[in-house]
Amino acid sequence: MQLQPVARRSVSDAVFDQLQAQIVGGGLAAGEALPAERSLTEALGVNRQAVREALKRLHQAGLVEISHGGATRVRDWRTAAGLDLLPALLTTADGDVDPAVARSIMEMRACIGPDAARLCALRGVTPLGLDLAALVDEMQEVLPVAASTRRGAPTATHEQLAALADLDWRFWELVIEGADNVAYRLAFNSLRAGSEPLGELLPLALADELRDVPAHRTIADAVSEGDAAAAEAAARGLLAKGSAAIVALLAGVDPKAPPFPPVRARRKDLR
Amino acid sequence: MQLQPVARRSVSDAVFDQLQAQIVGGGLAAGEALPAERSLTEALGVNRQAVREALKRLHQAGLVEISHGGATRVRDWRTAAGLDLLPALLTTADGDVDPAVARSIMEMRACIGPDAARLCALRGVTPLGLDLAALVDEMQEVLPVAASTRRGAPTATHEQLAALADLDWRFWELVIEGADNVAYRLAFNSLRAGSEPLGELLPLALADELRDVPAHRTIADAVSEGDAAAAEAAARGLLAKGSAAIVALLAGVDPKAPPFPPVRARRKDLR
DNA sequence: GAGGGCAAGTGGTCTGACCAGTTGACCATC
DNA sequence: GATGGTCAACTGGTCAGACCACTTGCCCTC
Repeated sequence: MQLQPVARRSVSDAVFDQLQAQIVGGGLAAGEALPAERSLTEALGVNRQAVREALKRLHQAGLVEISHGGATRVRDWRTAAGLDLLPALLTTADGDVDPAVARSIMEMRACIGPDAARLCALRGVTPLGLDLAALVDEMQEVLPVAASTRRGAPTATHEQLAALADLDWRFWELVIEGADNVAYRLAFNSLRAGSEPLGELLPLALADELRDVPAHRTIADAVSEGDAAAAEAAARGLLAKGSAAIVALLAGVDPKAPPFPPVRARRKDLR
Repeated sequence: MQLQPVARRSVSDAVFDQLQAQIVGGGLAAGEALPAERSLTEALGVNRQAVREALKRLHQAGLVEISHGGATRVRDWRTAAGLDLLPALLTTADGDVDPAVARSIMEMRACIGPDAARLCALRGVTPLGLDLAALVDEMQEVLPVAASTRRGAPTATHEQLAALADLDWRFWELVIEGADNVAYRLAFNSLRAGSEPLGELLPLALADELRDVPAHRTIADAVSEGDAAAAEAAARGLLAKGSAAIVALLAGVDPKAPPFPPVRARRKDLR
């Protein structure tokens, strides 16, 4: 019996989601004025306080510009919104995945990861290398030994991949921690939150990368020895693997996706 | 006559700022429970709606966890907050600058910038190179020709630097646009917002980088010719210049700043 | 000791009112 | 014609008080 907690969204959250989807989806163009708060209250059938909470959040996200006495106008999220908008961009309400956004996330990951590994090797405090090694050992235990050497073969089960994905997140969290860079830290959180709506798709897509335990170990060793160049190179190679996998998946859907508006891949296409 | 619009902060904004400062500053530890909404209402002397709007925003920022019927608890922003938190981390309410955060921003900039330039050269649409070249021409006009070749000499006035900084932002905005990567786009916005509280300090600190018009031109040319490697290399060299300047500035304050809690440099020390 | 029930306290929603600022039309003045 | 003042009708901002929905923990029953 597999149960999961029922999702309970407050009214203001629902209003926020609806308006955000309208803005990000293009239903409300930049510069356009939103209906007055009292109009929204009536149109949505909710309290004005709920509307205001949602609008305040939209303002914080950089999606609208509120002016006392004047109208509330939509801003251009491409120039005003921050990285926290990623989750809203990656998937639509239907569960569709935007390939262009997925590719973007992979590219950013592949860019920052190696630099974080480099800095981690430079600055990491002593016990860090051991912690990383311990995580790699755990990854090794999840897989039979043969699996990490035979590439391409789907030797890992669904549960194994999920376990590996969890360990992988913790691995990179340690690397980021050791890099001692707050911006990377926060960007890492944003990327993780941005990938969250993918659910089980991510481990499946990154299977080759997750199963590459030796590469993880190389990074851990390089960090232990303070070898920045080796850590960076190993990380670059490892993350490139996942990026390539994603690109390959997306290519199967649409070889050259236009930037905006993006062609969307249904979830089932990624399975 | 130099006038600027008077800053008018709403009550809920003030509440938000106050609570955010408490959380980020460590006055409210992670896991700790906030006072009840009605208590805050009384303690802050404001309406409950204002408190709720602030709490909703704190929740969105990943700073608190709200549970219906239970207490509102502080989360660990280092693992929960996104990149949009940068501005709050960079400067305290007193206007002090956190050197560790400044360094982090510079490092992230120096990491993403070159990759964006690379992708821009790969994917940039045709007129982009010309737009970049036009911006570089504008930068050239701001400075006397000699200035861009003589390094280190403070030949640029305050106004010239401000103009260069503006052109530089627009330059990179075009590069990011050409890179066709939403994540970079949003991270760029976050970094710009994060640097905003620095005000005039940034152009001063990055003077050497801003005055390096030839490097900007090299990037523009590489993008025009689709030479990804050249664009990346030129961008790396250019951005490293600014990073080095910041590190040098911070070194004058504190050569080895501990990660947390950070030693702070007063604004005047950076002048 | 285990389980259920109750009460207090929490966040969530609603209503209605008033304050504060913007906008635009209109008008008097220069 | 340009300028500035006045006013009404919007807009968002704040407030008060009530009630609903949920969690928590104490207390009683078994």
